[in-house]
Amino acid sequence: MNKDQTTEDKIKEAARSVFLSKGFSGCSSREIAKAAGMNVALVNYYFRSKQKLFSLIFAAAMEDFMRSMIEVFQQDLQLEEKLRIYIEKEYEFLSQHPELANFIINEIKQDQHSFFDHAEQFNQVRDSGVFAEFEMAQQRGEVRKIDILTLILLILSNCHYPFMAKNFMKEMLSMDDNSYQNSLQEHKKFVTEMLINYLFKR
Amino acid sequence: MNKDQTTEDKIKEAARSVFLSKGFSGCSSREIAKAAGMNVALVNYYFRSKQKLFSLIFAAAMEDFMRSMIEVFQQDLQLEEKLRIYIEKEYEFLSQHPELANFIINEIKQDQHSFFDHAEQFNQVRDSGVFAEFEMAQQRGEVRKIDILTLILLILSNCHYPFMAKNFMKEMLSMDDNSYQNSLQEHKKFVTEMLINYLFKR
DNA sequence: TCTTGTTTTAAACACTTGTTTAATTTCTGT
DNA sequence: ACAGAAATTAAACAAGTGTTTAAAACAAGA
Repeated sequence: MNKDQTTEDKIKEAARSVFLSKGFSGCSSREIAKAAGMNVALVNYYFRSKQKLFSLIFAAAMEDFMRSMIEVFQQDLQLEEKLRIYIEKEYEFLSQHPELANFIINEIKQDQHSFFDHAEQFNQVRDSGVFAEFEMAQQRGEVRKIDILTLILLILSNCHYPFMAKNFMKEMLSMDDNSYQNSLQEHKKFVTEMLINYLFKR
Repeated sequence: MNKDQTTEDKIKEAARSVFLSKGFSGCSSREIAKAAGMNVALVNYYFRSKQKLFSLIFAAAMEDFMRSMIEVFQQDLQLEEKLRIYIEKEYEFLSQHPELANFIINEIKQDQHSFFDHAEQFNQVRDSGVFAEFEMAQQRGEVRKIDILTLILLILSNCHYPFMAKNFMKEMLSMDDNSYQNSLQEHKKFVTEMLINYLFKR
């Protein structure tokens, strides 16, 4: 797109695009080079190896993927408001990066020998204090008593899955891309309502 | 395992195991043959090609994956009861086949040139009449007014995602496999309660 | 036992893989 | 304009890919 971006950036951009849609094992160095309009040798000239390039892309993607969680949870807001804003942000972000959830969750699953370091973002979530905050609200009786895993699962399931299972759902319900995207806006409202109602009993 | 199973079945079994954990592009014919303790040539002797073998495995996996949905929805039960039983069955099944949700949803996503025929199971879901049943219950005011996609998403998100994102969640919350599996039993109860409460307003 | 058909094997095929090499082009400062 | 560095290229490398071949091992009936 941008004419004056460096070769290194062009390769990175192409690699991100190819890796995100096909995964590490689903594509070749030559495919990335071709997508970038470059010679294969340049991929290794700038990034040493396919694996190292992938690690770079994965780390950046992981940061993007966890950003809304971290940002919202660190803010000084009521829990309910945090949840509302998080859902809003997550839908907006994943609408623009629909392949990201699938990519992160799959590559972490495949990462048998733990090439990648996901600890940083996970630590930031834990360090945000949102879990302790949640447990305190539970003790004050403001929030339903469920464990942290269940809480996180209730939230992430409803935010991530609609994007991860897009093609599956589209085929099952014979929908096209447009109407699916539009319906997700409706879906977001119901998810928000359902989660708030359930977690913050009134 | 079974000593008197045929070579063909041994290869099928190994192929299923390897395909499910690594995906089509994540493994080689030789890896499958080795897992089956067979010569590479036998894979193509019995199944013609890696692609054809995969199609076979995928179709069977798809059938397994959709079975609880189809079976429960076809029964003559109240909607609420259908939902309860479906969640119960789905958790039980995915606990025993934790890689299946990921496998199906990913390979459908990657299936750019629609090698596979998923129409049959999807038709069975549609033909079960559960969607019409749901809309009638909506008109009688027994069920919250939401569109079919949102309904299906609310249910499948909460059933599938916990298994798809297992490694992701385990790392985020520093859990081991055992405590994760146990926690899912708790999670199932909350999901059931939340969905019933939300969909069948009382 | 010989024959016929089936099953299994090692080897080869052509092609792709990630990566490296060595030569060539382009850039940069003088 | 020139020299040295950086960027880019085509070509090659060994290893791995899906698939095929042709020979060997096996089974079972005559």
